[in-house]
Amino acid sequence: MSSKNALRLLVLVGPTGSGKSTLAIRLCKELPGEVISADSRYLYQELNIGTAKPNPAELASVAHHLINVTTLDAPWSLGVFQKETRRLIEDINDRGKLPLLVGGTGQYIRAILQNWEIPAQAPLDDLRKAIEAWGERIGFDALHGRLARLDAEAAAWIDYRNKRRTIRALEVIFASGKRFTELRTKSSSPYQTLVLGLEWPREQLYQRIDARINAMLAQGFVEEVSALREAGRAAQLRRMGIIGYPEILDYLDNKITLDEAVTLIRRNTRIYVRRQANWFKLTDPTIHWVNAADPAVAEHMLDLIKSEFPV
RNA sequence: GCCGAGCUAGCUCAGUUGGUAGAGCAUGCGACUGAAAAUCGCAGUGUCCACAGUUCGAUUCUGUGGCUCGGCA
Repeated sequence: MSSKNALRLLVLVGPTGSGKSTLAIRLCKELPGEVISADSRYLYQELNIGTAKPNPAELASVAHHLINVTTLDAPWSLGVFQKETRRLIEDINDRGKLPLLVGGTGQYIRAILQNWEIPAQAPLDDLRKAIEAWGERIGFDALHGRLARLDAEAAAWIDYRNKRRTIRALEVIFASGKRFTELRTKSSSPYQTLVLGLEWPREQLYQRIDARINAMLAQGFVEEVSALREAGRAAQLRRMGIIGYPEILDYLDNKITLDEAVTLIRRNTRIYVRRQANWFKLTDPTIHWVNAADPAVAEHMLDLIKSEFPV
């Protein structure tokens, strides 16, 4: 907790399918507050049903930020998100409302809460490709060895088998002329924060997710992917690895059946849930976990918010 | 009833020329500083169907029984 006149920031975390979006709208109506989405897939106008993005009526019911703000042709990334979110937190506070940062993208939320300063090097596609080609030539463990010589600290915590992160570290070093590790810091949050978590037993969450996938299909998920495929977006969707879209594309390409696609989507979503849990742990003392199955979950959260942020 | 195949991890199966076993999936855990729904790593679990025989030793060989799946009646 920061000083009394620090900017206020309310955060709502929880795994995919936990009901964050709906709850966020409810909370914002009462506070009043405005939603800042921390979901790396809600950013894109083209993605709707398959990402479980709130529908237009829900989005119109309270102010939402950072949803549908870009297209697949102009992808955002952590740096852009962080810059925009910091600006929004200030702006919403200035207007006398409470910003509610909500989403499942752990890295984005952590970057705000821990006040990360990230290497200010935007992605350079050509350089990335060149480094990757180099790695294919000399072997990726040799590439990692190069990183170790240039920045031993970075090499120590990037697994040698993790090509993508090895390439990113080298990209920053080559483009900036500085070590990757000297360009990154973290510190305590500049905001007065309250972090709420929506907690489900794993088994129940899996059941909710299975039901949600069925609902997506009923809402026309296959048609959404089919339209994107017609528009020539298939390769892009596969490259981004957005759960559900590659599986449905495989179905549309007659590589697998719809049942097989659904099974794969369930599996991949569960794996994602487990990875998400690494960012938001039940043992994290800074997160106030609330039982999501409790019918009064919103009231409990409002009580916590009122005691943290008295009017 | 007869013939054949099978019974090993939660599931599908591999394997042990006889020295008590292993992959994938599932499950759990972890890393993460401009692709993050990405990318990458780690881990556990077994009366090897039952009983008897042979053997120093049987999940493995033999016999009997049980169950499952085919085929033939």
